[in-house]
Amino acid sequence: MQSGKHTQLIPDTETAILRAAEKEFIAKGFSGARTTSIAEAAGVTHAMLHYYFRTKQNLFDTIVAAKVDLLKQALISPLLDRNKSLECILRDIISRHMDFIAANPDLPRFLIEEAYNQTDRSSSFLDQIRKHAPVMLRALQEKIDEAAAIGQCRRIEAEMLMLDIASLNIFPFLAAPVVNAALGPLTADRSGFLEARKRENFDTIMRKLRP
Amino acid sequence: MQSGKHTQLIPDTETAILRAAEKEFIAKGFSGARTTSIAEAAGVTHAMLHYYFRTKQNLFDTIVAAKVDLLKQALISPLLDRNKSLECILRDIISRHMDFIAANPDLPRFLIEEAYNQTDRSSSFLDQIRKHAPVMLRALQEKIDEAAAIGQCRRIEAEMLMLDIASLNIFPFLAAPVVNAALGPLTADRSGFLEARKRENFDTIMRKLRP
DNA sequence: AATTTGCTTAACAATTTTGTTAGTGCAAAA
DNA sequence: TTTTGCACTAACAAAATTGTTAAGCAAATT
Repeated sequence: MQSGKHTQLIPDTETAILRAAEKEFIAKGFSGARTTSIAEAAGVTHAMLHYYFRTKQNLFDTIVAAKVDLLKQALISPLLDRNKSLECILRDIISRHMDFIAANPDLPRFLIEEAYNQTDRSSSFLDQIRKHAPVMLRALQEKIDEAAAIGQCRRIEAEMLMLDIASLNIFPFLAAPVVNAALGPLTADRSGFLEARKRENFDTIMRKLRP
Repeated sequence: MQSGKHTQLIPDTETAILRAAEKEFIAKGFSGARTTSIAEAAGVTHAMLHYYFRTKQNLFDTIVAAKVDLLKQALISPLLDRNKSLECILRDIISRHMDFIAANPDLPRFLIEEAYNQTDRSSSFLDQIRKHAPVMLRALQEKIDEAAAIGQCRRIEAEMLMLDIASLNIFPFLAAPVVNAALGPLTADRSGFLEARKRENFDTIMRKLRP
């Protein structure tokens, strides 16, 4: 069904539109993006965009859904390893999390912006957060309590720890232009800075947990 | 000059437009904002908006400049107290900083968004950051080195510490809808949560500094 | 072979949005 | 009193932007 056409120049028109739309929406946001620019970038008539996705909103929602899925896959796994120590789990979370964000540096800003514009209609992104966050938080709290019981760490709220980790990991990407302007040359070596931040953040979190 | 008109219904038309524009731009961003909506909200003809500010861009720049000024005033002072201890300075910075953000919760997102859209033309916001950040960082580094010399703390990079503080303080506001969705009831008591986070962040930073 | 189905295009239409202009009225200056 | 300058209005204009429609065309189906 997806290829019942004559002979397509582009592998898949729909995919070309999606790719171009992703770039445009992430760079300019929903209201800043132009369907004509997207079509042009995709190398198709702008009528095609409406043929495949009816409306701009529909196209946008498709992109959001894909990104939310991506995020979901990246976040659900690491906490489930029951037999690892809290320290290992935290090191894993921080490292994986930062690798994921580094591979998708615009994702946090895109999704947060999306979350902000959803006062009225429900957001697939926030719905997912509401669904998965409590589960992860309970699992993390359990791990903390276990470690605290044998004196390996303080008994602190999983919510606060999670917020610390998220803040430390995500903020530099969210505020990238500002951080670059403020710290200058320090951030020039991207992958070096990334690894330094991983170590730094893990250390910060472990110190916070110390009894 | 500013009041050489017949008898004005609104105290100051220009101010009314600025106020309405501020709300609209912060809520919807530059491309999402509509000059007609701004004029309507300000209770004036939309021609007035162009009369006072010529273009939408001009109006936007005026708002940005005002906000950058606001931020500047809030950030330059506390580090300059020479005779206070590092601990006092950090407690002050964190507390003041969070109070300021709590009073202007949309400001970080607004300015970061603005910084992102300035690849081409120069940004008054980023210019200010580039100007003031090095000074503050040097002052902070000096304080850290002093304290480290008498064994009160580790010798760590001021840049990293600053980034930690900014991340921990700002992120919860930047990602407010997401944080609310994830942590739920915890964030319901706004001022309680704010104070809890102040303590938490100060503690996190002090632990990071411990030898 | 005839028909149907899906992809594509070009032209058009409607609306929104930004910006302009000519003119009006009032108040202060001349 | 006349003139000048400023705030303001209403109508208009231009452009951009989203969305539609009718028709063509190739391939698959009957």
